[in-house]
Amino acid sequence: MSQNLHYPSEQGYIAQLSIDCVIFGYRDRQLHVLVPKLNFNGEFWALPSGFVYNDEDVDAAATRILQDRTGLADVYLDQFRVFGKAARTNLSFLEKLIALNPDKLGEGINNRKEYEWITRRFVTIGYYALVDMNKLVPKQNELDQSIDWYPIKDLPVLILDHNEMIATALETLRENLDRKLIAFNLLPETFTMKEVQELYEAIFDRPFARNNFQKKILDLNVLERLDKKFTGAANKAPYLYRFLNR
Amino acid sequence: MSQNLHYPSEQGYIAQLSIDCVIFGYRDRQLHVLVPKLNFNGEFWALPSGFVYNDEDVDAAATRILQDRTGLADVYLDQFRVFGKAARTNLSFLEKLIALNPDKLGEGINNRKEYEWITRRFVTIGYYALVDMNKLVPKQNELDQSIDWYPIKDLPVLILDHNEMIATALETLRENLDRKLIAFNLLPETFTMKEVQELYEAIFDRPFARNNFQKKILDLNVLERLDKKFTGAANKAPYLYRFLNR
DNA sequence: CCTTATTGTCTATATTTAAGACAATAAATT
DNA sequence: AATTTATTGTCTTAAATATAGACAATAAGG
Repeated sequence: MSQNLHYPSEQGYIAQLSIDCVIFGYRDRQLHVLVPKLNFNGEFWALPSGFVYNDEDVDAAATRILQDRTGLADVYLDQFRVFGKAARTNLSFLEKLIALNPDKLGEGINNRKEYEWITRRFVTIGYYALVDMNKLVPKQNELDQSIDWYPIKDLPVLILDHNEMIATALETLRENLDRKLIAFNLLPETFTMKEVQELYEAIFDRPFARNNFQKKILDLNVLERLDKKFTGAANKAPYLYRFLNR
Repeated sequence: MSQNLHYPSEQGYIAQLSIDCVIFGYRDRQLHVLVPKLNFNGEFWALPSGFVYNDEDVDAAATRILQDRTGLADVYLDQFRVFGKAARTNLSFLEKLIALNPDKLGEGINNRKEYEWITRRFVTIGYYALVDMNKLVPKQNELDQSIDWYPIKDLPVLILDHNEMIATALETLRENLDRKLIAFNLLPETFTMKEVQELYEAIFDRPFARNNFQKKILDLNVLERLDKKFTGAANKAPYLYRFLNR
């Protein structure tokens, strides 16, 4: 029993239910998504995913999956949609993976129970997370060949419907940004107003008028104004701000 | 095998995954929810619920569950949230139910497999539906003692977290009402402006100014103005409208 | 024909959003 | 030390939208 404990089917997970996390970060005026690449032959990218233990809250499972790849415990995380097509199965992806990795995965093919468990149709719950990219060191899983940030406009082709999931997560992020006041989760502890504006411009992929944007954000009354930030540039130094309700 | 086919565990459902539907209707200036009462001793109300067949889209399962109780195939239906606490189990509810119905459910207790299947922890996907209450005849399930519309302000205490689910569904309805232009799904084919306003007032539980409300709705450009509606009342007859994109 | 209750729409006012303008300023340049 | 440059912070103005007030139109009833 103990030697098979790494098999999902033996771990006490809820069967046919998974969680996928779209982890958003922000850097260089671009929204990024954290995407691991599988440690197998072939080019396979997949969102950070996992299953739900039988004695675990679904939200807790999402937090755990997130912490596994980010090391962060306290992160903004929200459900955005369930993806539940009947045809939603790992089968074709796994067939390709096995064909390209006969040595590594031969055992898996022979383990009928395991193969049956993982190739069944899965209903997945999509979560999106907002993190401060700068204070995060992506952690490689035992399954990862690498794990990297990709600009949302330059994503690799991911397995299954994961690209569609990212698109839906972005839509949800846009809808919730002002309503739930969550943009500041993507920024460092302190930031200038220009940085907030550039973040908004990256998320909505459109410019905002500087004067009115500053007024709108300040009128939210959720920012504390700190000292000025002297960058050495030959112009007026901007103020730094901190988000109050973090 | 065929004699046990009515057991959920034998039906080819995805285990530990369920769907709950909050079916909204509107009548007498009040928002209503369609709630079946279980056909057992004891006062048990539960949202129209069901499971997902292994070869069935999750959305299709929700549509099926909805059609079972409403007879309607073409209804506005939308996911609103997954409820996935680890403690979310039918166990305590079923114990009560069995205690009150020893004759009917004795068999179920003895059917170990069945009992194990149904008392496990369930992750449920919440859907809300908007229907025209007037053209709907609620259909009783084999499990229902009755199925009735309850004003949302006068709901019975339902099993599990179903009351919380209704509250969350209402929040989502309010958020989506203007954005997704879905209010008209709750009204009959044709309606007066006053009826739209009263519907909004029921949903948001607050008054709207008549003059500005009419302008706001007409400015949406989704209503076709029809003939006047002569009610026999001693005053100006209102116009009837029809929603264009239904 | 007058009255009543309601409807449709107009006008006026307040508020919000968007656009334009400009002084303040941090450092580099003269 | 004065001048220049590239921003920043904020004010003013204009446009759009939301809210409130007003009133004529009208379908029956008396």
